Amino acid sequence: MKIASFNIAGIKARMPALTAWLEEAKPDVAILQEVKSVDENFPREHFENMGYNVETHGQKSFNGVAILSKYPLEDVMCGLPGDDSDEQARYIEANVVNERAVRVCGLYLPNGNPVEFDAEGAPIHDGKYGYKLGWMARLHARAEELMAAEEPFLMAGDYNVIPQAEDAARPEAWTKDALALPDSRNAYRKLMNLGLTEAFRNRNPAPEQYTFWDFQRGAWNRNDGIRIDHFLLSPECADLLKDCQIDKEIRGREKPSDHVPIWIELAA
DNA sequence: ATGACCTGTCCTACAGGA
Repeated sequence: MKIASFNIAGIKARMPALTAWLEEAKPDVAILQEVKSVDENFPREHFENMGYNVETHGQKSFNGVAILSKYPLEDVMCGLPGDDSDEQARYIEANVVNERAVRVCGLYLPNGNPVEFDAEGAPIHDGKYGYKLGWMARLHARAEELMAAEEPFLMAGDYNVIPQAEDAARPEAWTKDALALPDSRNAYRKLMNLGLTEAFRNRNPAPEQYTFWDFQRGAWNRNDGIRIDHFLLSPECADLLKDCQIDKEIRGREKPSDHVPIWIELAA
């Protein structure tokens, strides 16, 4: 089973590029972020006609996540637990029911910028950065709950975290950025320390492997990228992992997203 | 000129992204 994650930066603008990629890559499951659409306007029938079941958790203008799946989707949960006042549509879970069920969690983790610093130069855990760190604590709590079931699950999406210096073409440019600050990296590491396997690095130790290139400053042409889209697998899911790759070439096409798809192949 | 952002929305200018 092939499961992909793709931050599409707007479903409406990405229909041609997304459709072409789905037809070529043929993922069984596609986890989408930054749909930027309310559920009523999501072009559900277009994807149903391609053989996908569709679950969306959208909002007006910003954020929004969705799951497309050739297998049935069951027990759908929208929204990350732990804060009833959080209105941003960034999280969706569903069981993908094939020969065995895999719990798929799709996430669009908050960016966290801009970060404010105190007089000593320490980042203040407030505003957007505070929201990011709080969101990551809630994600950790949810992962801990799912781990207790000892069944295959995965958390995939746009984490907005550059895990290590080697995951950026210019690491020095990100040292004061919410994507790479120590607290962001530590929260990501803490999630992994629950026993989750990061699929890409499990399969590919090569440098210069990125999933995002900014639209600005000719980032793509200079390969000035960062690796921020990740798959974290539970132990039971990691046992099924056969492959993990980034569809880099998509970035050079007509009307691309600023992210590219990352996918895993599971023996199930 | 080693380089010039994209999307959605409706106050066609602005917020938000990373």
